[in-house]
Amino acid sequence: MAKKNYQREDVLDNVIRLFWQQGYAASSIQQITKATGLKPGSIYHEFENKEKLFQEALGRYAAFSIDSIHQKMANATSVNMAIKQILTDLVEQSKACDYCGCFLIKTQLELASQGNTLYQFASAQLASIEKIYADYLSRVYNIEQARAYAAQLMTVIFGIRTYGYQADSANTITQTINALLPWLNEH
Amino acid sequence: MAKKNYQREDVLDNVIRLFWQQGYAASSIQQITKATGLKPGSIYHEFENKEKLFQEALGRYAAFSIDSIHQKMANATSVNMAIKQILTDLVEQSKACDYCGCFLIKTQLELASQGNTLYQFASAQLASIEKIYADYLSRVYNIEQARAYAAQLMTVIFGIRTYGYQADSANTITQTINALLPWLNEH
DNA sequence: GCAAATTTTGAACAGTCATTCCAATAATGA
DNA sequence: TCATTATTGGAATGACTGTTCAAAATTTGC
Repeated sequence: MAKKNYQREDVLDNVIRLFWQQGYAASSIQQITKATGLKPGSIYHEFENKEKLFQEALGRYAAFSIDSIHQKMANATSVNMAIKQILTDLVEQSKACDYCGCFLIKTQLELASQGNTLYQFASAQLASIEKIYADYLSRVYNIEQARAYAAQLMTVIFGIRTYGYQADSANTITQTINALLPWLNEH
Repeated sequence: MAKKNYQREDVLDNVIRLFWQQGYAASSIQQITKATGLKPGSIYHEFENKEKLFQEALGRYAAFSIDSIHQKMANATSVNMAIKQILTDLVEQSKACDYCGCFLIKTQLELASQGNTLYQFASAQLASIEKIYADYLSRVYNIEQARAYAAQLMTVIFGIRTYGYQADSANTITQTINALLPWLNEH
């Protein structure tokens, strides 16, 4: 039998970038073949169809995001400091000229109307991220307060993820975060 | 000469709904002909092409949004009360089963990567809305504070516009708004 | 009531879409 | 070595894309 001449993960990483930038509908299989070097036959052999490929790419992105949260929590001196770091990193990202927001949020917005499986998947991933924040925050605050702060945090993240598309928004955003989430400076 | 058998505004209203729900790429001319009752020829006769049609629809949507802000400001007892009303209306909207967020935000996210004219248009409209809030707030606060509050407000609006996609989020959002923007209760 | 002007119609265009198919290729197990 | 099995290559599929065009239809000004 012929040997695979690609790594599933490498393909997915290229596909993530494409779908992330352009969205689901605007990314064609032809573009995917160019970005990955795979022919249509190989793509459909390895990943059943476009939708399954997208879902797997999105799942990989979500896993990266969640890993990144845990990593920053582990490296910071406190939960609140870790969150502050996460937010400043987000602001930093938004300065890039090829900034394209959050893949999960974009998917949610693009595919919500069709009652799509992919929308539900993206939505569930975002909910699980909120839960992760709530769990960490519950080390510092009581469970009710932790959940409330996690909801605030997600709202602000959603906010800055789209405010980031505005030109020269980085400076404003930093001040905005401090004003909206004063409790981040508590511990 | 044949008489027009449609009203430009009616066509646009139908088109707004379609583009708003599905986005630019996922809405085909064929769907537009169905939604409006116009044949392709008429559409291209009245609106040069798909992009121009989209832009006009988006412009009309933006004008509605801006009108709505001025209207609520006029009807409220104070600027801060008007903003509170605007936010609770937003939360109310998010409860609808056919909720599809904000057309401007969705456009911005969908079309940002291509350096698209439509993205720039959406982004500019959102910036002008922020300016409108800043102007109203400057009646109550000094200019610097007004601008800062407007940025906070926009961030929170962006946030709840996408948090609204999460299931059963309405109750949480109301509490979140109160926590994030305590100054709304000042006047 | 005729000619000019404008709009509608809907078929036709070339291109692209996601997907399929199968011959060609290459590695395995016997 | 040879059949079996897994994978690739790339042309072909039919459906759909945005757009164009010329003929038909209908109102206006004269």
